[in-house]
Amino acid sequence: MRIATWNVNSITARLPRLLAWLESSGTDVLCVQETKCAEAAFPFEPLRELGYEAAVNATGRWNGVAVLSRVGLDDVVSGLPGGPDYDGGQEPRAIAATCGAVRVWSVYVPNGREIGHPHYDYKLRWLDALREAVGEDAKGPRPFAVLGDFNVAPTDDDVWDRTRFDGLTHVTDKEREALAALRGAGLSDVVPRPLKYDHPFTYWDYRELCFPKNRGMRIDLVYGNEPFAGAVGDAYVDREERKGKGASDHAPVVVDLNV
DNA sequence: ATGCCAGGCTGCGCCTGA
Repeated sequence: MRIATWNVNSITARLPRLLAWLESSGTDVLCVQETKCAEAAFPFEPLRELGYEAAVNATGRWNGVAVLSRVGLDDVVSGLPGGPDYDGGQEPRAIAATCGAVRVWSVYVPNGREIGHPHYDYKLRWLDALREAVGEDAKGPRPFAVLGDFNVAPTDDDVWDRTRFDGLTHVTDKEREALAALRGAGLSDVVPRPLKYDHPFTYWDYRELCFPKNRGMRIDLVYGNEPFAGAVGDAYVDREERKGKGASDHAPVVVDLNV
């Protein structure tokens, strides 16, 4: 089974590339982030024509997540149980589904904006709620993984130049401790191989030629339990999808599972 | 060539992203 995660930066703007990529990559299950559209505007029909069902948690212009599957889509949980509010409400940043033999969460972790900003505390509380929510599945016998845009670079090697991130989010001890707590709950970081260069970056800013210069970050992660991690045959970042006109600023992370 | 930011709404500029 081929499982992937991809922050598409608007599913409506990305639709032609998304459909082409699903076909060319042969992906069975795709966790999508930043749909940036209301559920009513979600492109269910073209996806259905390709053979994919979709479970969607999206409310409009910001955020929005989905799970696309052509191998079954059951027991959907929309929203992060116990997740914190922001600006007086829940944001659409998590959705879970069982796809065949595997259960997945598609997550879009809050950005955090700046250290000390209310959004940064929200990010840490959100990650804590995620750890609470996955506890049972993480320790269970069924292959299970949280896939998505975590907005945290797990190590200094996961950013192109650590000195450029002094005082910024995504690399702080507290954010990394939140990831460590997730690992402590029974999940491990399924690190993909890069198709080029020596770091498996998944995000490159649109500005300042970041992609051609490979000034990237690894912030799109796959955290799998032991049955999941043990079934991984291959994992890679499809940087080809970051090329050209109309690309997302994130590349898909692809995992081949022997299930 | 991988090429100097992109998306969507509050819209014809502004906020967000990381």
